[in-house]
Amino acid sequence: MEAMARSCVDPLFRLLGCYMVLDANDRDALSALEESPLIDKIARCDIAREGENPHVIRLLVSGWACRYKDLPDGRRQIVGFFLPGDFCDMNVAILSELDHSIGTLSRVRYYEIDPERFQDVIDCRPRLTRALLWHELFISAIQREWLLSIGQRSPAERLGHLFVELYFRLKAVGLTEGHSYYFPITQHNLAEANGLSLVHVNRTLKEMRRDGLIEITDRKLRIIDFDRLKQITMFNSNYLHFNRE
Amino acid sequence: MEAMARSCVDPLFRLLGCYMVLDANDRDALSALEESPLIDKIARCDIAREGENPHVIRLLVSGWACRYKDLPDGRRQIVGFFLPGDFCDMNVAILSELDHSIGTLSRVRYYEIDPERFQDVIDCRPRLTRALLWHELFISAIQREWLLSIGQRSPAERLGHLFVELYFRLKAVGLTEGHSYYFPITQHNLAEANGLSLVHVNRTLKEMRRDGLIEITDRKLRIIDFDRLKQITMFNSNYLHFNRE
DNA sequence: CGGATGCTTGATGTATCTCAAGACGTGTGG
DNA sequence: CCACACGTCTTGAGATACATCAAGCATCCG
Repeated sequence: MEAMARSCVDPLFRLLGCYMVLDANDRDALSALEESPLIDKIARCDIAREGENPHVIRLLVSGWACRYKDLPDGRRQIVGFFLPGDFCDMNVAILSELDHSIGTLSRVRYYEIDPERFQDVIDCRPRLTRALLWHELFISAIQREWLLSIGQRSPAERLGHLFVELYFRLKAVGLTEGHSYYFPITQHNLAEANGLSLVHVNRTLKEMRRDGLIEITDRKLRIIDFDRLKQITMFNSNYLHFNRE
Repeated sequence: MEAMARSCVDPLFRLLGCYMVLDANDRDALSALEESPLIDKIARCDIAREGENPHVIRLLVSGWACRYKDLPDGRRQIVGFFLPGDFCDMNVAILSELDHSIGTLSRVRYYEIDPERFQDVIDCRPRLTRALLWHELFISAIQREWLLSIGQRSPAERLGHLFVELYFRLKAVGLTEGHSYYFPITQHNLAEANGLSLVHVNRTLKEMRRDGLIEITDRKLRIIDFDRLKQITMFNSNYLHFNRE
């Protein structure tokens, strides 16, 4: 376990562990992924563009990335965040073309896994296969919650809800300290993810700061009044489908 | 093929056929689903509520339904439409609890399929398994496009984009006539799906009618200028992942 | 005929966007 | 080491898109 704690697939192992208890064999199988090339990228660059057909499966190890979609006239919407432990494109074998782009938000490191190696790892491991399918459904459920947020929640509720969601996801992979976490993204990114203007995000954050809900300083987000924030944003954690918290 | 055309799994067969060519064996396997109980429901009622753990897999045969999520204070967001040929909850075996509700929009008919029977059908049919996994990814991709729409597109673009999307999906299952299709939902539903107020939907539709883009009469939607509507709404069909159109 | 249901329209207020500019911190080249 | 550019955050002023409230019709159906 100690050795595992320092391993690069640790976030993935922890994340899948929120769904089901994995045994040592599964853990060893996942470790085989670490033989894949480890890529290092700076913030604010594309990993893949819409329309491409990626030939590798990417597993994020550190840093934040995102899925985004853009329109011909430049408008852009972030449709999901990738945090350590997340797969960016597990289904390269099924879909022939990406319907979205993938970009880095901070400096990131990720594995580029050969789909065949990936298949070898999950072959004959129904529990692992099941856990990875869960990961897909997990991402899909988050998308639905975002639709609810953008469609119905007020700007403050939207931002607050996102902060709580990120807290739970980062906690799952062991990247929180109390109710604080590393928060490498800009207000511009928050605007793109929430369908708001940069200016309005700024004002809304100011308001939330004034209300003693959160604090963002030095690339670090601290949720000051966690219970109140959960209540205000009407956060119901069932959509994360963490069987064990 | 003629017999199939009248069969209740025909929409499903056609839909999966947009992803890959299925053979007679696959078709026969799907037909086995027709031994499941066929349920009939009136418009505007719940099929399942958030928090429940459904014990059946539902396959919509006729009519329209939707996934929706609601907030404690009554706000509600439709996060997806179910059209004939769609599965409502293929993953009952993975997730223990629904994170959304399912409701009818028109009168519908659907099969309630026993998960074990379902497993029997796909066991040893890797092509079918693959096509069904594609269906899940298809639904997920639509959710992403909706995020882009609600987050970035203007109300008219949003509605127009939805109309084009529904056209392609209905055409895939053989339910269009020219650029027209049965359209059983209310302006209120359109508002709930697009994060708009009912009044604003009404005005926007009026505008689109005036511009000669669409026409809705008698539960029937007709797209008058299909190419212009596609262009205005910046419709890029790649997210539907229909390999063959 | 009376009650539902859905569509349409007007008046009004406000939330949010856009444009514009300044403050601040950080890294870079002279 | 300073000057400067750049990215990010912050704030103001003004325009407008959109929501809310309120009411009037048309259609359908028991």
